[in-house]
Amino acid sequence: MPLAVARVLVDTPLPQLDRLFDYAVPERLRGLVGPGMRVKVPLRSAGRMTDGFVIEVVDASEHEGSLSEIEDLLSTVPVLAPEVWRLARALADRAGGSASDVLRLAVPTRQVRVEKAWLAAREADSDGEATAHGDAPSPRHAAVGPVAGYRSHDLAGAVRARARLALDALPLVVELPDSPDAAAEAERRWVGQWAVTLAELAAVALADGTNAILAVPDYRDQEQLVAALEAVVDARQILRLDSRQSNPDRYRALLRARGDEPLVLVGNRSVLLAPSTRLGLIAVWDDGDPLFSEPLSPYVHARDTALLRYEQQKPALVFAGHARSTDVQRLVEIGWLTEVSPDPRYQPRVIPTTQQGSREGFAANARIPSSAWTEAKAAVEFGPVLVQVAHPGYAPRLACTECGDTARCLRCSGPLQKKNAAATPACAWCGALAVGWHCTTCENTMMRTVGTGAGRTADELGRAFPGVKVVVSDGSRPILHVDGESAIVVATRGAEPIAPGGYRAVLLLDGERMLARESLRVAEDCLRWWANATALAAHRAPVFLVGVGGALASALATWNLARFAGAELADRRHLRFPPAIRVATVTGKTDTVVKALDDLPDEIRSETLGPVDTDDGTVRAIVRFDYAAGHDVAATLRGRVIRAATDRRRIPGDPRGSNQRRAVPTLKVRFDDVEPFAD
DNA sequence: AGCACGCCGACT
DNA sequence: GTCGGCGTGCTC
Repeated sequence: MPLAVARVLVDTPLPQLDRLFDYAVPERLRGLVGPGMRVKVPLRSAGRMTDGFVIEVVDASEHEGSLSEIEDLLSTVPVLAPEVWRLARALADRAGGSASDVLRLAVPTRQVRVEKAWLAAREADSDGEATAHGDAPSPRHAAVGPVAGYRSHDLAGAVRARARLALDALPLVVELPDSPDAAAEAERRWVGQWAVTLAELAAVALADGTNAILAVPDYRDQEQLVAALEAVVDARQILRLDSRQSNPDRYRALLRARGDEPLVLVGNRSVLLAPSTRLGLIAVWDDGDPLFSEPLSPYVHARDTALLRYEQQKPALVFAGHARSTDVQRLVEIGWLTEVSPDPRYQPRVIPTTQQGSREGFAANARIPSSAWTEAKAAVEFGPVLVQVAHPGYAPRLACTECGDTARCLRCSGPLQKKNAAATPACAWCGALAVGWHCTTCENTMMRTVGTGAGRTADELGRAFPGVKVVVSDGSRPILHVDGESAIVVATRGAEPIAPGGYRAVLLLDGERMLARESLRVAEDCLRWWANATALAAHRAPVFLVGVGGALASALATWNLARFAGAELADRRHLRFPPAIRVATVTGKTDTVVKALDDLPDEIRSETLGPVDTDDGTVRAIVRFDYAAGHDVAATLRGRVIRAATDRRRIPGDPRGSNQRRAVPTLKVRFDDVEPFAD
């Protein structure tokens, strides 16, 4: 019987079910069921139903036994595009995880109303096409010109030639041309030059009749990028796909992305999983941002998603940023990515000021060197001055005045915090006000603030600059834009607003404190935060890097961020830390973990770290391996995960015996997890 | 997961 | 002889 068998991926996280199952297509669904559609199928015994995706429809099954029938077809809309399925399979294989986990991120659940509206519109559209079609998206750009800021490079040509680039962004802000349909207030027209660059690259791909996928870390970046895109392409060709959208919006966007018209897909890490058949460009902005690491299984970093998708669809691939991640640097060094820097070169005016022992020469509050103070004071006369700080809130910590221990909530032991100087301290976890507080260590009843948060910095600067407006922007209450008026803008790293024309001066405070965090990537992260803030300064405006010296300071001052990434990568290579190599953590009961490790080839087995005890009674080992071995390591460990999930024995010697099965997470494998290197 | 199949001890 | 305990294995 022709096309009577559907091959289905069932929607379950169970590793042993992560393959295709054959089902008979019943008479009533014959000819309707197609690849990419959601179906309901019985699994194991009739009556138990699971959702799944039809991957292909074939004439006959290779399966020995008899086939169950598809129970139901949820919709005739093929929501899983073939290229997304291929990508999901490859991502799961690389990360030792299940394809259905990836699909859960990639395919939003069905929205009947959205779907009906879309089907109706498509119907109307195809009718219209037969007669006349006066509403075709007209590219706003008559001709795609050269990409601004890269004089000697043919970036447009590179996109058409599907090149792979590590693109250094020009660290300046620019004003977008007045756009008639974007009724935006004036401030919104100022964006980072990087956004314009990416928008121009996307316009090249569109003009070529292909799609572009642009991935940004967060919403604030997305706003800038969309604004920049609106200036160079038809607004109808811009499609937002991000995790902040409601499910109907995501579903609507998915359906549009499955259409034929060329689009620019813009969004956070999830946009890299969007359907796009004719893909001409993938661009990732600021790939070092931790928001690109996916917190859900199988934990694939957006950078790796982009790389894998490149392998499958061969679009142009661009990693753009101010600072360079060690990961991209690695790809440059092996010759896989081509470096492109702005031409003419622009070097921001970064002035490192190290606090050398004595406080002499420093302003009253001792946090700001007098040279920076003087310049900031002068600059604020002409417009906004940016002050970057490490911590939000008033003070990062409150402590007992006697013993110095952290002041904790008497109810839940959470850390206490203060909203402003006068506020009663409250618990950061349960919110309880700390009235009648006493120290749990020494019974003392007084506490003091330790350190300085954005709010306190704002208070201090407000007193130091009487009459100047002070604006605070942090992660919980971010401000996207400020106006061009004189103001002190205090922002936590990553939450800096954009100022028209750029800030007249930038002060990067708390550098020492940012560097004090113990993590493999501190230096890289700090440099990225500083570089991104530096890029918000006006042309040649002073940027003071306070309290930081050495290689980091000179990297920023000379704007030689790639060289720093190279040195950092050399260190990691020496220590055999990622991203010079890859890692995978293997967690579970001791014997399961040991068995899994024993499956690995000797040269990899001998390089594993641990296993060591974790706090929940399991053990964890860290497997280290070269990129070339990744495929084999993933296959081996995945095999063990399946084995561990399949053979289920009682916990030996468990007194509670009876129905108690062994502890649920038998063996967990997580690739490219940097968390164990956090300290 | 969740359920059927199957291989050993107390029962009619 | 066979009812049902739970350990084992499979899911088209």
